[in-house]
Amino acid sequence: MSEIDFQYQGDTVKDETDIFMKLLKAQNLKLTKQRKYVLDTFLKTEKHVSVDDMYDIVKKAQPQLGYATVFRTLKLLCQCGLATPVYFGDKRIRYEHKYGHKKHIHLICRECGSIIESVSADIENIKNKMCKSNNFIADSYSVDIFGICKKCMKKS
Amino acid sequence: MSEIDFQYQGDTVKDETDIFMKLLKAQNLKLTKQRKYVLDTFLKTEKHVSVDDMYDIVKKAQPQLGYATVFRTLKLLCQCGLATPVYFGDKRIRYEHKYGHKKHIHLICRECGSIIESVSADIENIKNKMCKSNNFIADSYSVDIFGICKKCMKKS
DNA sequence: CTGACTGCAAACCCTTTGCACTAAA
DNA sequence: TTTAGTGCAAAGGGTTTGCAGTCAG
Repeated sequence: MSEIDFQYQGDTVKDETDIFMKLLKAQNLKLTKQRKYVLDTFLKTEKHVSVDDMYDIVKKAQPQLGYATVFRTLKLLCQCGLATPVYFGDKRIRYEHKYGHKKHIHLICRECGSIIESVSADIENIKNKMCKSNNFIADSYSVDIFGICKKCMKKS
Repeated sequence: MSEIDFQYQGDTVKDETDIFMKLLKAQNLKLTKQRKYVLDTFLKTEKHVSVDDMYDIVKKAQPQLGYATVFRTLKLLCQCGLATPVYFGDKRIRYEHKYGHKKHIHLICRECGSIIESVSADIENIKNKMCKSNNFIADSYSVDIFGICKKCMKKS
């Protein structure tokens, strides 16, 4: 967890649950066992999970829970700002935690697939500079570095 | 074209054709009309094209040329370093020119879909810094900024 | 001639959706 | 009860591949 910056340490999970409940209420949706389970599983999983990943994890404890429900719940998590989709060029959408996480870049290991998150103040400056010089207004940005992580380096 | 840095101005197309021919020879492949046509079209197209994009362009002049051939030829272009795939999170692989192009970042307009390429010396430094502090060896990296371009800003 | 290439259509793989049944509120 | 949710299975949408006929070398 060292790479990940929690801005809130204490009631994070409670906060996040509240946020999710608020979304449900706002859209006249119901809090079902399945949604709660996917939410809880997501909150416990500090990774960049694809729908398949989540489905596999969830299925172990809740074999009856369907793929589509996982898919739809992850969309809801994005809607309320708890999760956000990320793309690493392998045609698979992954979801990462957004709430309470600082903007970060990704270092993606092509050997083991692990993803390191790293925070840098400089990046924001460069982004702003780039936008200014190109007359561009940014909504979001991503910085991804692909290569080999420390562990895999030692192995080879 | 102001955003794009050609390192070679004169014989670029010839160079690129040679590179392609070299690849074919090295792998015992044949230079067919179709491959030549896709290559030439790619060289003329200063854009981030998906297979569909290329197919549409090519089809206008060569209606009999198939989708699979475009697909396979673009792969070949990547193999010999003339093209490289880029991903902008819309589930579609695009191919951009690699040969003679400096490393750049992308500013992607969510209104008109246009992509500005911009070069920055700072980025490379930050990348190196990030890698060093995380004990990571980079093969490649991407910096993509999503937002609204100058033109679309004026419109709204 | 011979081995590689093409174009078609089908297979893949992940994402998304329609629908009849089920369950929150 | 009412209205939304679930799980299944099928549809989408892009990428990739198998194959029989075709062509470059």
